Order: sequence, then C-alpha cells, then structure tokens
Amino acid sequence: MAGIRDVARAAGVSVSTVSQVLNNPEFGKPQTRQRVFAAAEKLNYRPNAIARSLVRQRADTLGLVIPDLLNPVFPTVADAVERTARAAGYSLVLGTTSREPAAERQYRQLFMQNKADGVIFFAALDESNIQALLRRHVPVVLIERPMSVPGVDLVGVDNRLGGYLATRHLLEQVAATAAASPAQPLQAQSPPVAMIVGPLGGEVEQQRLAGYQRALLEAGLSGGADGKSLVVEAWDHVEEAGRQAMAELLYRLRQRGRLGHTRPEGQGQVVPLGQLHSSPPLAGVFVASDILAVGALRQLEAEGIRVPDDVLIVGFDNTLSRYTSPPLSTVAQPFVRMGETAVHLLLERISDPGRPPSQVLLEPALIIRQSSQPSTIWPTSKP
Amino acid sequence: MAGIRDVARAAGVSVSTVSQVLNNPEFGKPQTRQRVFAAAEKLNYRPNAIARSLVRQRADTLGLVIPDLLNPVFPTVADAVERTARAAGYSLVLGTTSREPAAERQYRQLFMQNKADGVIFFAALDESNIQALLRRHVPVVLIERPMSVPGVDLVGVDNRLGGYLATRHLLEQVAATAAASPAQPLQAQSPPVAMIVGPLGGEVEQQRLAGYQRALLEAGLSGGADGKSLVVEAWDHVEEAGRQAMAELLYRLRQRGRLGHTRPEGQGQVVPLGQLHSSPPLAGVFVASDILAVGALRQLEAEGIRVPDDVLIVGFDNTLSRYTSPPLSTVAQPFVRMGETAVHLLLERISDPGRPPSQVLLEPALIIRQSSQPSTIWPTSKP
DNA sequence: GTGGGCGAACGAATCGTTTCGTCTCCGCGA
DNA sequence: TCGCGGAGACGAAACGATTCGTTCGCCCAC
Repeated sequence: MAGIRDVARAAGVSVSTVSQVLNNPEFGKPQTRQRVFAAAEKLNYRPNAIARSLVRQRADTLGLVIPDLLNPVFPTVADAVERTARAAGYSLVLGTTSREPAAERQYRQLFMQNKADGVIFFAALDESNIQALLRRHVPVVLIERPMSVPGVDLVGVDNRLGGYLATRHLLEQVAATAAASPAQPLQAQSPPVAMIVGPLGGEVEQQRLAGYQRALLEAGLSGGADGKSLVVEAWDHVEEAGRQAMAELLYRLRQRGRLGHTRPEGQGQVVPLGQLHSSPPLAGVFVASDILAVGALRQLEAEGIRVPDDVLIVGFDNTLSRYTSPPLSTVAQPFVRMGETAVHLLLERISDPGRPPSQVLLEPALIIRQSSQPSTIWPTSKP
Repeated sequence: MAGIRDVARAAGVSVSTVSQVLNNPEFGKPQTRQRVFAAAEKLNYRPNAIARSLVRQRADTLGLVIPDLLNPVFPTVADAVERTARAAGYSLVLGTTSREPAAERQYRQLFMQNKADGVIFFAALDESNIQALLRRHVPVVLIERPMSVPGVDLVGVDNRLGGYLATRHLLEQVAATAAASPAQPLQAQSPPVAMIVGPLGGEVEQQRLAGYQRALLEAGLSGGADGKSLVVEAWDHVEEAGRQAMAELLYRLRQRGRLGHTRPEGQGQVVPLGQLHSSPPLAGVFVASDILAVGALRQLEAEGIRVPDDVLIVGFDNTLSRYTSPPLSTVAQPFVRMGETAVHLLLERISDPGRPPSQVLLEPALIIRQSSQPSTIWPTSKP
C-alpha cells in the first residue's frame, strides 16, 4: 500500500511537502502542487486515517449507544444522528446494548480508548459509565436519560406534557360522549382512563405517568390514593410486555366489575362498556409507547374488545402507530430534531469543552387518528 | 492522560514490559505483573486504541453501509450485524446513503483510509465503489446486491422463490374462491393477480418479479405479452410511492373495465370485484415490499376498497406487515441470519483473504395473515 | 555589493503503542 | 570453575502520518 513517503519520492519532494499540499489548498507553488497531485494519483494514494488520528489526537468519529435497533424509536434517532454527524465530517460508531449493563460497560471501555471524540447515549442504563467517560474528558451528550447526571448536556422531550396531552385528549373524548348520552357521574377514585406504561424505574416513564396524573387531577379525578389505581406497568419495552399489561389491566377491571363479559368464543357482540355497568366504565387507555400499544391492541383483539368502539387508545412515540389496526392516536416525539440537536451539542462541547452544559427540552405533539375517535366520525379518506 | 510510559515509570519497568504484561497473560513473573497492574490501575491507564491500531495494522472495526434506517428492513439487519460484530470483538461504523451515490462514495473513501478491516454493503448502489475497495484489499461482503460483482462474498435471499410463493398463494386463494362460487374462466392475458414492485433497476426487484411471472406461467396465465400487464413499478421504497403505485394500478384496471365504481363520496358499499365484471376481475395484489404495501393499503382505504373482502394483498419482508390494518400476509426474510452470515463471511475473509468467495442464498418463508384470506375464515383470536 | 525579507520546501520530532532482537542474570551440569 | 541455556526484562525500531522550526534561494532595496 502506497504511503506518503512513496508519494514524496515519486514527486521528488519531501514528505512534509506532500502532507502540506494535500491538506492545505494554499500551500506550495502551482507547479509543485501539480507534481504532488500527479504522484498521489498515480500511486492511488490514500492517507491512513489511523496515523492521522494518532498525531492529530482526534478520531473524527462520534459514538452512539442505544438499547437496540428493533424498537423503531431508536433507528429513527440514529438515522438523524448519522446524517448530522456525516454532514459535519464525522463518522459514527454505533453500539447497541440490548439493555444489558455488561454491553454498556463494553462500550464505555471502547470509547475510553480514544475511539471517538464524543459519545451520545440514548436511554443510558448506568450513570457510572457516563461519569467514567467524563472523567477521561470524553464529551458526552445524553438523550432522554438518565436525567440525574449533573453538568452534562442533555436533550429530552417533555414527557410530562406528552402524558398530559394524551390523557386530557382521552378525557375530552369521554366528556363529549357523556354529553351525547345521559351521563353517569364520574367518580374520583375510579378514573375513566387507564394507563399502561413501561418499567417505572426510568425517569421518562415516571414523567409520562406524572402527566397522566396531572390531567386526571385537573379533571377532578384522582386515580386512587396513589394516583395509580388503573396504571399497569409493563416489564419491558416489547410488544409482549404490552400485551401482558393489557391482560392484567382487563383482569383488574373485571375484578372491580368495570368490564362485562367478553365475546364468548370470539363470536357475537361485546356490550359497549359505557352502557352496562354501575361503576364508571373504562373509556380509554393511554399506552405510553407505541410498541407497548401494539401488544395491547393484540390482547384487546384476542378478547374481542373493539377499538375505538369499546375502548379508546392513545399511544406514544408516533412510530408504529401509523401502521396499526386501527391507526393509533399518539404523542409524536420530534426524533429528527432530537438527533440533530444531540450532535450539535456534542460538537459544540468538543470544540469548547469548558462551555456550560445545556439541557434542551423539546415539545411533543398530539396526533389524532382513529383509535381515539368514535367510529361514526372516522375520516373516510386519509387517516 | 496517562500513557504507557507513565505506567512503566510508575511500575519501575520498561515500556515494552508493560505492553507485554497487559496483552499477554503468560508474560512476566507474578511479582512484576502485579506491579504493572497496580500502576496501571492507579493511573487509570487505558491503552490508546488508535496507536495500537496503527502498529497492528488493523482497526478492529467493521463497516456497514445501508440506504437508511427508516425502512425497517435495514435496522433489523443492522441490529444483527452489530451484535455479531461485537461478539467477535469488533466495533461497527455505520453509514447510511439515503440512496445517494455521493454519500456512498464518501463512505468508500472513508473505508479506503484504513478505518475498517472490512465492509458490509446492504443494497449497494454503485459497483465501482466495491471494486475500488477490493483493489485496496479491503474485504467486502455484499447483502442482496449488486449481485453482478464477480468474486465477492455475498449473502442474499431467494427473491425469486419469495415472489413465487406469494403469487402462488394468491392464485390458490383465487382458485378456492372460484371453486366455491360459479367460476369464470381465467383468461391468460389478464391475470387475476397484479404486482406492485420497487424500482426495476435493482436485481432484487427483478427477481421478485420473475417469481411472480413464474407462478402465473405455472398456472397457465401469461400476464400479457411481456408478463407485466398488471405490474406497476414504484419509484422508490417509500410509502408514498406504494400509494401512488396502487393508484396507478387501480387506474389501469378501470381503463380495462376490471374495476367498477368505488364507494361514492366514501359512503356505501363497493361491489365485490369478483361478481360484476365481464373481464376476469382482479383478485389479489402482490406488493413486493411491506413498506410499499403500507402505502398501497392507504390508497385502497381512500378509495373504499376493502382488504381482504374486495381484494387480497400479500407483502414482502415481514417488517411492517404485523402492524397494518389488516395484518398483512407477507414473505418473511431471515434478517437475523442475513446479518450474522454477512459478518461471519467477512471475518473469514479477513483472516483468510485468499479463500474462494462464497455466495450464500437463504430461503424466505410465506407468512399468512388476514390480508390474503376471506374474512369469513379470519382467525378470531391470535393473528 | 551586501543584507534583509519572504516564499517555498525540508527535516526531524512526535503521537502511543507493539514487537522483535538483545542483554542480563541465575542455576545447573560437566 | 566454566560454559550453557533459558527466563525475564529491556531498548529501539517500526506504524504513517502532521507540524513546527529551519534552511534555502531569490529578489529587491539600500
């Protein structure tokens, strides 16, 4: 493989001249430049990026660590990160952890070995990994969490607002329906809107929950003593967990007489929840991520409960929600802006390590589709 | 940042001893090893991966270049690639091209600069980029295409078989229906199964088309002079292209009197295609990728044509198909095995550059869901 | 004619490791 | 006592670039 010394020899100049000519458009007189270019061309010379990195003390590479690429949330952000990084002249090394601490540690070690000029973590598991990198002066930007690490750049979404918007929307739909037919008074302890949420160990999940509770409170409902009487926690961010959570929710509701019989043997009609029961019926479920909602819909379908006829559903993320049956209303996250912002913050910190950390909070937006609207007012053309 | 010489000084040994001790579990007597470990620990020493790469002449990094991360096909493979690479001690630099030749060239340049020990291309655009890498002795493995590059490792899916399976399934469904009600003879020039396919510039698309045509032929149907009378080419692998392709298909069918009136103003009932027309009706559409199928479904919905009641649909990929309304029958690609196989082939070639190239062809499998089955026999519980 | 100034090219040090040949020292056998 | 072998540690030469201080040579002005 031709090296820079070969080029120098072929061009009849010194090694340093070749380097200068190739890197600096101003350097050398035209004739010399020409000879160097010709020699480089003839030898098909390509500078060795590794040697360059060694002396320049920069890898021209950014790291991105995410849980996986199967939940569509992450590829969406990764795509934006990659494009933004490339536009800035950086390449991207991508790591996935499958939410296993060992894998995250592995990447922490990797990035502590000068393999990247900075690292973005999306939904990092262990704060100590971030601390370790920062101690070695490796710039880090966090997306979404953990939000407790002090003094580190972070870009997040206002999850509380998102949870609030989703829940309020469901409550409004309930109110509209109640106005149309003779209403039963809502009882404070038994909210008409339930919630399915990912593992509550995460701040994100806690905040979405807080938004849900705020919306209930605002409507004069409490959701039980702890505000969680109809909140079911899914054990992971996978479809199956969402399905199980919905099964658990339905079980709880039956226990309290708030759900009637389901379609026997999958045949016949279910009685709309709003018409039969003495306790206030369940009207809607806020499922705090689209991937959980997919599982939840599966369970509802299996039990013969129809959406939105029997129950309203709102998801979160705006990923899978476009494709479900029926299309899910959801809280859209600004994934592209999240990725871009994370890269920009990282580049700023690389160029100015001393600058004060900034925490950017982006706003989610409610998107209304079929799953939260009575079927009679379904749009007939585009969803 | 503490370097190896600092460790050597602190441990009272030479630089080379430190290196040996740290890399070779056999080296040195226990007492010396202990001193070295202690010093490294105390100084929080981490070897500089870049310097190591320079001397070892390997980056311990693999490259993966894909069109994007938004079409779920690619993240699914990327996830498998990343996990397999990591298990083998490699990190992964990920590049996306957005199907722009300039971006692919950019990555070709990057990987020609020793940034990776080998590169996997999924759906590469330009063969010359691969040739250039091979000339520099950078090992390359191709996934899916281009399949025309001679002498390079490749892992692909039998797309022809996939297209065949999908089409044959649709034809079988037609036959079953025809058997149940008085049948109209099928006319050879006007197949009852249409196809929507991605840009036909790609070998993959050509092969799926070939599978479709083979199935028609086998059933004694020709699909027109060129076998493409009901084949519509989408301009890209995005939803919107699928929607437009379906609109185009419906337009063509109306021209030929093979589609009746649609639900006026989105109200009322469409007449089932099989009952009204003198020309053989359209019974099903094979949409050669799930993402196109999503768009196609959207157009059908907008025109009030129901799936599977009015027309049967089969997709390809098994990505989005689980989430659509109704769930799509589809041809499943073995994405995980594709990713794993690609990495294994690459590692083998890295360790033995001279070994003969291998082309691995994996088999797709038909998955039957609701979109290709008459609604009366829909499963009532799990899809 | 000589010295100053400047543009162009050069040389050598450096980045932080690995690796291989060499040296030292110790123990053992002749 | 001497020689030999081997284990253990060392030193220096890479790896392939960048970068900065220096030299060279030329032109112009004094």
